[in-house]
Amino acid sequence: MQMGEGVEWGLHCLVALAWLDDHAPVATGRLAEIFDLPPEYLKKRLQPLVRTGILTSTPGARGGYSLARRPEEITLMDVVAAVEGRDEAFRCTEIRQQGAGTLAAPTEFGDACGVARAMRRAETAWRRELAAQTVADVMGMAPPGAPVRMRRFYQDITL
Amino acid sequence: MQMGEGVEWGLHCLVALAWLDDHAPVATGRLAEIFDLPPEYLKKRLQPLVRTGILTSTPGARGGYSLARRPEEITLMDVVAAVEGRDEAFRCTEIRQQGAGTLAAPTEFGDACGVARAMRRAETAWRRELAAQTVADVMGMAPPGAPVRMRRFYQDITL
DNA sequence: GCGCGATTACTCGGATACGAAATGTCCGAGTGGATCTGG
DNA sequence: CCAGATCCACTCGGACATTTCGTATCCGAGTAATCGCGC
Repeated sequence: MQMGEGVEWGLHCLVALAWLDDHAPVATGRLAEIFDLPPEYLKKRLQPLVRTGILTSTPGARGGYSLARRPEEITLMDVVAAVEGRDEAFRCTEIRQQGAGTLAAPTEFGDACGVARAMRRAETAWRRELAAQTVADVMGMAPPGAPVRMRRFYQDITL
Repeated sequence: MQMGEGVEWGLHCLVALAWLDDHAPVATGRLAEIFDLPPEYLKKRLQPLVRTGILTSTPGARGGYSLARRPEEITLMDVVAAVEGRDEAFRCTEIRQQGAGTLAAPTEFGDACGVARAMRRAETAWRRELAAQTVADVMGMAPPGAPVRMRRFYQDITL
């Protein structure tokens, strides 16, 4: 089980956009320079964030991406759901109904099987923790010098 | 982010082995019949459980797999770690040190970055829930008729 | 009838193909500013 | 010198290759029961 790099990239970009909040869109090329990432691929990874309403995209010259809402209102759950999809990591294929299960009364399958329930319970805890943390919280964990350094860096590459 | 089917198969097989606990090994072919799964592929999926000491394999005729320890002592965390690997789903690639981060003092990177800490916190909650549940707990969630039906089915296919 | 050995059938384990999904790249649609022209 | 229209550079969005990982299959090593043979 492996999570794609889109979540890491997306979260860092969201934090960066929040820090250099000059109300002007930031192009993917600039964001890619900030983290030294492949620009075209980063763009592809940010598009899901636009579809789900986390980012706002401005086409045309001087265009780019902006935060669609305040950092305190963007949870990590939102970002993970947007990038990695909404369906659960563990998907129950109901193999209990196969083989030996074909002999059981259908009423036995009224509630979800124990395996799925146990896995879902763990995954719910994961989602709960993700939903409890916002981009603003992540910003608060950064060292104090990081925001100003980011603004300076951005000014340098936009010259 | 998608979890492989090995976890589901492995857990169901562990429960089945615990139910028909006649202290005799069960071959993968029989386990595959119980859940109507591809036998060869199921075998490949159970091998990690042997390597990590959850299952015991008996080679030769009348061989097969047996539980290496009691169901109460097999946590879901053990199974997930064995099948899906031990490394975390979210892997921090330290992109904060790239680009704009190259200008920062190395002392700023003493503790993990906020993104990684936030994701790790959620994943820890997930692992904690997995470690808190055992195969025995999953067995307890099954309908009462399931164990006897499984034993009957196994007797029929071993004739 | 009984003990011993070779044979045989059955099992796990790892090495080998196949397919799907993630990764990475490209071109087209659209927008805003800059430039050029005419008054 | 100024207003307007045109042109151009820059951006996002989705369609198109490439690589990696998960899925599926096969063959070889090893074991235990079975069968046959000799005593």
